[in-house]
Amino acid sequence: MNEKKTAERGYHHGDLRDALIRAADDLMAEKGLEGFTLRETARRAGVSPAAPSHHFGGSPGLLTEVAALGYRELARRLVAASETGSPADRLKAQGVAYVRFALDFPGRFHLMFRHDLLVKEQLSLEQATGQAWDALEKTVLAIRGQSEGAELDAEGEAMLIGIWSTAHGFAHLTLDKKLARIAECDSDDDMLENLFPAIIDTLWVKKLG
Amino acid sequence: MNEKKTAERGYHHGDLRDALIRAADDLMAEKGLEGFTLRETARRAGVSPAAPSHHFGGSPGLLTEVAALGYRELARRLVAASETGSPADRLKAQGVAYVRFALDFPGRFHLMFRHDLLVKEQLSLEQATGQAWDALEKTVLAIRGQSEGAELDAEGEAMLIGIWSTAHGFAHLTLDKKLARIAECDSDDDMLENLFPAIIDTLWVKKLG
DNA sequence: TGAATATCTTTACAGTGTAAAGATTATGCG
DNA sequence: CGCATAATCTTTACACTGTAAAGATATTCA
Repeated sequence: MNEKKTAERGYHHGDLRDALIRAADDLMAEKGLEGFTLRETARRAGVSPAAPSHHFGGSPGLLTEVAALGYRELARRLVAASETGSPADRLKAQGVAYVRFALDFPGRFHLMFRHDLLVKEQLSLEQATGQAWDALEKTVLAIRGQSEGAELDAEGEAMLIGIWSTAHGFAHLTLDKKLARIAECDSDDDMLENLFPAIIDTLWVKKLG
Repeated sequence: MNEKKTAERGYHHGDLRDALIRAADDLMAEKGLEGFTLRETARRAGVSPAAPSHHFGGSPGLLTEVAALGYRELARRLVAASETGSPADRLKAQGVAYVRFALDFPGRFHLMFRHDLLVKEQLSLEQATGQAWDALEKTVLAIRGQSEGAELDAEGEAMLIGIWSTAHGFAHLTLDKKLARIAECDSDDDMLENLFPAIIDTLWVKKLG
């Protein structure tokens, strides 16, 4: 986990930029987004508190790279979820994958939507978010019978934002334990496996299939 | 805005507890949730940094009261939104009211779903959240044709959590400016007035009405 | 080789939340 | 009423935080 200290590794780290991103990501995986501090991240990388600023300009710069990492992983899962089945089935699978991602990586997920902590102009973030949304858009285009490069029509737009909002809200509410009061699910996994698909069915699939 | 300082008001404040809640709420309305600090809140109330702890035990205790205040306002709006129309119309109106609340009070809204900042056992919070969810549940019971005191059936449960998740996700994504890339709306208000109802229609009303 | 540059450290500063102990006022009881 | 007790607020202090500025060290390239 911990990197070598200055004494054992010499003055220059060699791979500090990536090491800091990994350390920050690990830290958030352990203690959640609110457990993150720049100094602790530096400590774990075996480096002084001011070192990260040279590579990222400051805390938001580093966090943005971690968020980009999260969007890339999310995009990967969204693409994987849309490989089989009818367009409607694929959209449903992407919704499940979205929530699954949030439950697997709560720290990353929360970070990815905290625009007060991120530098939205940072290229890596723009590209990574683009990958994720493109994966959703592609599926909706298929449902609408539009060609791949086309602009979504109005109904498709509502569809995309609808599924996204539903999955996003469900993920947030589950992580915040707000649904326990209503649904009698044992675990978060249970909510994802059973409750969420039921909601999607009630909302979408009956209309589409 | 600022309260009297110690010299002009004497040693005891007289109404410090409420004054601190108001100051914290004001501060968040101005600078957002991340602009809140306990010390600044104390400063605005004209009181020492350690004074709040006596009334609220600490920062989370105070924030919990602000969140409860938010839930009461939300409940008020949800009830008001469900006063006219068919059950399906009322649920839609409640969804719009939910998002409207989030756009009107971003600071409160974000706080209300940050369980890491709140003391969920605090009575005022439990009661206030109960009021809000009851307002939604009542409408869904009417849609399902169940009596007021009954437990929601499975489909009703999916319905309640569905509308809640969708409104919640839409509110979050709008506040985070994530939808700008897809929808060509001018303002957040535009999104609420036009886009969100269109989504609800696509999702719900066609099925219910 | 030597100068320029990139990288990391040291030091310092203005913030933060809150624990502990002291000062002041209000309250309730004889 | 008078006084002990409790409630309320202040002061002081501490361990944190992010980061700006300046110094130390290694790498790179002409």
